[in-house]
Order: sequence, then C-alpha cells, then structure tokens
Amino acid sequence: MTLLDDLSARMGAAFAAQGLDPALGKVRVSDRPDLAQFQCNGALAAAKMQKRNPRELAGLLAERLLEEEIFREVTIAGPGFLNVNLADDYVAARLGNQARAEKTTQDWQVAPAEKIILDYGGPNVAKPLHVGHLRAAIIGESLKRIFRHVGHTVIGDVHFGDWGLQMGQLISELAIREPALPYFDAEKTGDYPATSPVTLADLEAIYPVASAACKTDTARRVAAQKATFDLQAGRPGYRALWQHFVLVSRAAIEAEYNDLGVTFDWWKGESDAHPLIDQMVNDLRTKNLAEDSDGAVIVRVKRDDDRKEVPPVMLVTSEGSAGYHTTDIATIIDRKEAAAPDRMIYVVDQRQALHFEQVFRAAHMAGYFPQTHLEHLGFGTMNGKDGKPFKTREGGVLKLRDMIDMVTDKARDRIEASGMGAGEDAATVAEIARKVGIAALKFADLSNPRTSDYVFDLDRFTAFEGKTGPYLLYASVRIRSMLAKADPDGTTGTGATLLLSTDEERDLALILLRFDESLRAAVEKRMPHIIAEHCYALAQAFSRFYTNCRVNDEPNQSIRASRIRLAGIAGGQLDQALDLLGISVPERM
RNA sequence: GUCCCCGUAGCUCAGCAGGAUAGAGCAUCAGAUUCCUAAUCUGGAGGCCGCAGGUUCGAAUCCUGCCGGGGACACCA
Repeated sequence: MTLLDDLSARMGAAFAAQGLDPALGKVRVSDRPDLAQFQCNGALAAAKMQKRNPRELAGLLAERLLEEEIFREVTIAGPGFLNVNLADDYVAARLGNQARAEKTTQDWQVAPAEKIILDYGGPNVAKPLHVGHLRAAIIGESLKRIFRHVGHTVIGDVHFGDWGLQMGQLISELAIREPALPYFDAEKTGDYPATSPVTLADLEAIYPVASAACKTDTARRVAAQKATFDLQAGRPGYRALWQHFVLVSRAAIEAEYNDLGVTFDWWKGESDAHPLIDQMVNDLRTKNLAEDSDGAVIVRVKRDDDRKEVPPVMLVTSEGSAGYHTTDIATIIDRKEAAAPDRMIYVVDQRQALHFEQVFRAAHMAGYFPQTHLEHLGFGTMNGKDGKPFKTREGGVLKLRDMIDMVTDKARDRIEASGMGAGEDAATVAEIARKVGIAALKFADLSNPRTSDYVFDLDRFTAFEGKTGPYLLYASVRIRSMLAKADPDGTTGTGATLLLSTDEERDLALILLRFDESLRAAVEKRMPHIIAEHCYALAQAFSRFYTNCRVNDEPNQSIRASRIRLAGIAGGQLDQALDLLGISVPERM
C-alpha cells in the first residue's frame, strides 16, 4: 500500500466512525507545505451532506486520528481543512522498510498484469530518422520500462515502414537510373545478387527525388503505383531489391536508436501484415462490413451517436493497393497471432488520432480485438521557436543524428568550459558528453506531458542549470561520489537507524516515500512526465540535504550512519527513476 | 464547414475526477563556499489563469458562447 493509501485508509476509518463514507478520507500531499505535510478536505464535503458544522466535525476526526501514534499532529484550518503531520519515527521506519525490502517493484498492485505490445517506432525504409521520430522513441522507451517495472510483459515493436507506395517510388526511380540491374529484368529466373546495389546514402539521395517526381509528374506517379502493385503481388526481382532496401536501412536506423538508448524487441514491418490482407478483406466482406464504393473497398465505421464525422476506412484503393488503414488492421491480426497480447498500445503523433479511431473501430467490429484494449497514446509536436513544427534554419527536416551531435557538442563545450573533464582522457570526456547530451534531450522531452506540444530550444535544453537532465545526472553523480568517500566499503549505512533530525532529512524522506505514488499515476495516465517530476523533486530535496547536512565529517556516528543510509536510498531511487525514463548516468561528471 | 488540442509570471511550462496565499525552471535583484563535485543552495520581486456568462458555499480546473493559435477530416503513409 502506498503511503497516501495508508493514510487515506486511516482517515477513512475516522470518517466511518462518524457514520460517513470512508472515501471522504482521501489524503493527499499538502498544498501548503508551510502548514503541514498532508491534508484532507473531506470534512467540508461531509459537513455539507450532513448539514453539520465542518470545523466541529473536523475536530472529532482529528481527535480520533491522534489516537494513532503515527500522527504527530492533526490540526484544523480555515473552514475545516484537516492538516496532518506524521511522526518522524513512523516516516523513518516506513522508509527503512521500503528500502530494506530492496524492492524493484512498486508498493501497490497492478492488476492484472498484462502482455502488451507497444508500438513506438515508425521509421521508414530509405529515410533517416528525424526529429519526428524522436518523441515516439523517447516516450515509448520510457513507457516500456515503466510498464515492465510494474509487472507487465511488454513487447516493443518498431513497426518498420517497409511497404507501400514509397517502395514503388524507390524501385521505379532506380529503374530509371540503373535499368541494367537484374532486378528489373522481368524474364530473369534464378537468384539475385546477395550484396545490395545501393548503400544507405544512395537510398537517402534517391528517395526525395523519387517522391518529388511523383508529385509533379503523372507518368512517374503511375509508374511508382505500378511498381508498388507488382512488388505487393510478389514480382521476384522487386522483392529481392526491396529486401536489400530493408536490410540496408534497418542497420543504420537500429544503430541510431541504440545511440539514443532505445531498443525494440520486434523489427516487424508493415510487410509482415501484407500476406494477411487478402484473407482479411474477404473476411470483412463475409461479415458484411466491407463494401464497394467508387471503385474502392471501404468499411463504414461511423456510429449513430458520433458527434463528429468519422470517415470510412479505406480498405482497398481503386488502384487495388492496400492503404495504411488496411495494413494497420492486418497488423493487429498479425500481432494477435504472433503473441496473443492482452493489449496493444500505439505511441504515435496526436495528429493520427482519427486514423487510429477508425482502425480500432474496424478491428473491433470485425471481432479481431476489443477496442477497449487498443490504445492510441498521442503526443504533441516538437515545435521551433516560431510555434510551428521544428525545422532547420534552412527549412528542412533535422535528422536525428544531427540533433544528437548538436546536444553532445554543446555538452562537451560546457564540460570543458567548467573544467569538470580535466584529468579525464578524451574518450571518457566524450562518453560523459554523450550521456549528458542525451539526458538533456530526453529530460527536456519527458518533463513535458506527453500530450503537450513543446518548443525545442537548444540553448535552454543544453543550459546545465535548473530543471534539466544534467542537473539530475549531477545530483546522482554527487551522491555516488560522496558515498564513495564517506562509506567506501558500503557497510556503514547498511541497516543503520534512520534519524530525521533536520527539516532537510525529513523532507527528503517524505519525497522518497512518494515514489510509488508517482509511479502509479504515471502508469495509470501513461504519462512519463510524472516520473520526471518526481526525479526533479528528489534531486532538489537531496541537494538541500547535501548543502545543509554534513555526512563525511559528521561527528555523531549515529547521525553519520543515518545520513549515509539516507543518501544511499536517495541515490538508488534516483538512478532507478532515471532508468525508467531511459536516462543513463555517467560514473563521473 | 465539422471535430480535436492549446491560451496561466518577461520567456518556457506545470497544476485541470472543483478547495486554503495559483507553482517550477530560465531571466532579473540580493545573499551563501576554511568542509563531502557551486552544473549547488537561500531569499526578494514578478499573475484581471485569453474574454464573457453559467453551475457551486467555493472555479485556472466543470458547462455554454466568443476571440486568438495549432491540428485532423476515404484512395501518400
């Protein structure tokens, strides 16, 4: 049970003793830390219901609560707010238990544990990762870690964009450039070359040209559609060529994700869903869900009680191709067959909300998967300072690689300017700079609520003061460094009695006891920024403690041991919370 | 045209299953280091919570309308 649940239960019992609903006894962290640690506003609502005097009722509740030793102080303020302070002994003992259990899981029930497929990728063949992929990767990786931490089984799927018109565009463009390649010989039989005819650089150069040509040139567009159709129909040369595109692209993209600390369990692609499509369309026809319309096949997903217009799902285009609605529905079937998950969660830009609504409805209507267990977690866009989606100074899309280089360079400049890297070799400094830069980027993203847009500001993110990733890393590194000096063999703090003799120690202990609450809120709302907030509050509480409470040279051995233990608990929790955000901490800074 | 999101301190943003004096970071002003990493800590100043109604004992939070910004609306994914 979390601390707040525990306090609420005790408060609820006091309400029940007055013949009131125990739910009124909900206790939360005080809005007025100058007055108390915790508060309960239930007496106001209760008094209203029973037409009683709220202060009088609050007085009775306070009297009852004070019979319990864990409450040091229960006072009444204003019209009937109950303010609660806990006994230090209780806080210390509770924190001791929390730490002694060496728990890697939470102090509350996630019920029931589920198998979840988490989709947070969406990179495309032939296109380098860019800032548009950043948020899905960062948020998804964090959610994966958070879900696993609380007991869910999570399969992270990159959902590679390896299908569709873009493949036809690439093939038809290459056919113009290199018509002699064997892949374009429709008469050819036998094997194709094992090595790719193109490098990633080739693909990245070809794609924008092909895409642009198709927009302006009808003949090119028709050719691309034809190539797409032939590829999907299984033309051997095209399949072989496409396989090269996929492998070359994946190697590069996976490496970039790794640099960000983002990994996937599955590298399935849209192509994996393709073999299921024909049967699925037939099935939908059999179920009278699919119908012909203007030469295309659609599924109407509108409902009578809709307040908005929900257009039909485009199942098969009038050209005979499968669109991305189709692929996404088939992917649901594919995932269900491959892993039998309880839930599928998509971490995708908020602008796709209508698309997923349509897809989920269709999947539900067809009986493929219950809509209640299909979740689209939308996120806001990362904007430039002009409030519009982020672009480079030249107006182009910034590659993820360039962004990582940018933050890493800034971090290294700062390390060198501050002299912190002095005495370290170049490789160590580079590694620290990389971690600091990534932490800056990730924390800047994750400290915003998932659904909010936010402004990318390199100077602000890489400024190492204030509410930033580097501040958190610094706190962690400082804890480790201090403990290494005060308790080199790691034995002094073990089992030491926690003594909360100062405000700073008490505040730190109370923050540490709130971790489970943050974790639960983050899971329920699917909002990593709640963990990010906790990290920051914890780092701040530690910094105050560190400034005001001596450890290494504290003469009183009981206090010294207690502080070592407290710092150890704080360091452990901070590192764990940062890990849940996907942020890794350097040994030194 | 329909629908969705946003509008809170100079800037960037929290808070929104209604509660006390609306918080944080940056910037700004004033302080703190014989001592465990000052990338730190302490304090001050700074707000018609877009506007107008409504519900309520109580609204930044819920409802309605309006203004301003962004986005989505079957054959690109």
